[in-house]
Order: sequence, then structure tokens, then C-alpha cells
Amino acid sequence: MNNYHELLKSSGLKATIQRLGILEELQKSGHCSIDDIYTTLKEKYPSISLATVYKNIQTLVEKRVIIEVPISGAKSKYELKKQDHIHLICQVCNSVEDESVEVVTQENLMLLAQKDSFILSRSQINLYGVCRNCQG
Amino acid sequence: MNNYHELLKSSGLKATIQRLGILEELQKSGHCSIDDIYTTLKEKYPSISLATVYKNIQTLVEKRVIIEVPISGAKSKYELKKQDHIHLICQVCNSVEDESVEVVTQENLMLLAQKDSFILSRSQINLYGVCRNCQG
DNA sequence: GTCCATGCAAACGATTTGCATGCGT
DNA sequence: ACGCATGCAAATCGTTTGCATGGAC
Repeated sequence: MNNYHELLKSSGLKATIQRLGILEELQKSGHCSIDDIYTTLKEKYPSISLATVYKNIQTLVEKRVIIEVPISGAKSKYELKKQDHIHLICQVCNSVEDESVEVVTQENLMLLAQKDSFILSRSQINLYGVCRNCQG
Repeated sequence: MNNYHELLKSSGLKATIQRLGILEELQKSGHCSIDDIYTTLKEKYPSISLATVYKNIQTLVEKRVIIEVPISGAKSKYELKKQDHIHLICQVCNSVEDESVEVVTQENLMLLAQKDSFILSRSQINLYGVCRNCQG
């Protein structure tokens, strides 16, 4: 069982219903856009405001509790922080699936796509960090 | 020498000054945001409109002449279509550098970062394509 | 000469902000 | 009880659209 209450507290944040709802929805659905989250939470907590979702997503990303998954040609999605993995992003329905590959080679990616019946069009590998000029 | 005139024609597009300017700027700078491009071209062609840059970027992405590089926490950048490579994205200045790695392993990525004096924080591997449900 | 592309201004939609109130601690 | 978080409405910003004019072919 997940203790998101504790996770929020240890990140220096109050454990509000809205925040717990966001984290539970991300756990349930895996990858969600802001609107996905708002629509789902609106059913459980009709008084929730879209601005609250925006503010919380921003806060949770800053605190590194969740991760932004920017998507070419669509709005960003968000996921709970977890160990490294690969995203299969559908350019038609914008769904995102997680997969793991030990060693990333052109061939392994093709096999991975094949396994999931995913028609692979292109891959993008991004490393985030701090460049030489911005250090110190 | 690059013949962007020909590239545009073969993509079914008219070779206008504005489009040639966008491609040349991408070649010169590597990775640019919409605003980067607009600011630079505005100096050479003061009459250029921001709407024209938006329209052309959209058209060039659709025709697969350029590629969108969506960036976590910042606006997308764009690059000329070229062979597969890795992006080193600085979370401070948002610069993007290209690198190539034969085989992607945790260790190789760390060596790559080390070589460039890049402090690596996290990596994101995205495969774009069409999922099983959206085929046929 | 034709048709697509440009530039402008207006429209639109997504995201942020300010502030009074509510709730977690 | 204190102070952060929420919800609302207004403001802001990025992006798109419509249309008259210009330019590539």
C-alpha cells in the first residue's frame, strides 16, 4: 500500500485531499495530462478548481514527487517518480506506456516495439542536467 | 553547401525568404525555440511576422523537414531532421547539445556526461509511433 | 496569372495571479 | 491558532485564425 500522505509530508507539503487525489490518479492511470486529472478529480471532489490542479502539479514537479513527460505535438503528461524506463508514445491517441530495456540499441528498441505491436516511427533520448557553462 | 531551396521544393513547399531563413537559423544554431527564431529573423527581415514563424514551424514539422524537441519545464525547441542522436538538455539555461552514443547503457550515459562536463540529473527515452489500438 | 504564403490584428485557449476563505497541522 | 492551500475570477501569455495583400513559380 502507498502512503502518499507520508510522501507529501516528507516533501514539506501539506497532505490535502486534492494532492492525495492527484497522486492516486497518477498511480491508477500511469500518465495523465492536467485536464485528465482535473476531469477525474472533479467527479470525486466537485468543488476542485482547475487552478488548484495547475498549482499542485507545479509544486509536485518542483519537489520532484512527480515528473513531467513532455510530448512532441501534444500537451505534457505527468507520472509518479519511479525508476528509469522507456515511454512508448502513440502519435494517434497520445497514450503513454512504460517499458524497460536493459541495453538500448537500435535492435532492442525494434524488438521492444515488436513485442508490443507498436509501429515505431522515431526515438528521442534526452539527458537532463546542468551544462558546463552553468556550473559553479 | 546546403540546398534548402531544393529541400523545400521537394517537400511540396514554396521556397520563401522566411522559410529559408528558418532553416538557415536552425542549421547555424542547432536548436531554437520559436522566439529564438523570430528574434533572429526579425533583424534580417524586419517585416517578418511572428504568426508566419508559427505557421511555418507547424508546416515544416508536418512535412518532417524539422523535428520538435519538447523539453521538460520549458518551451519546445526545433532542429533540422538528422540522424539519431542524444540531447544533453541544461535545466539552467535550456541549451541543447547533440551527442551520439553507440550503445545506450547507464554507464555509457555517465561517461558521455563526464566527457562533456555535464552534471547528469535524469534521462528520458521516448519512442514515438502508433500503438496497437490505433492501428488499422 | 495562379495560388500559396505573408503580415496584421483580432480571437482563442491555456496557464497564472491576487485575494478572501478554508483546512491541515 | 497559524500559515499554507484552495477556489474563484480576472489577468496574462502563447498560439491560432481570418482576411487582404504580396511573392514564388
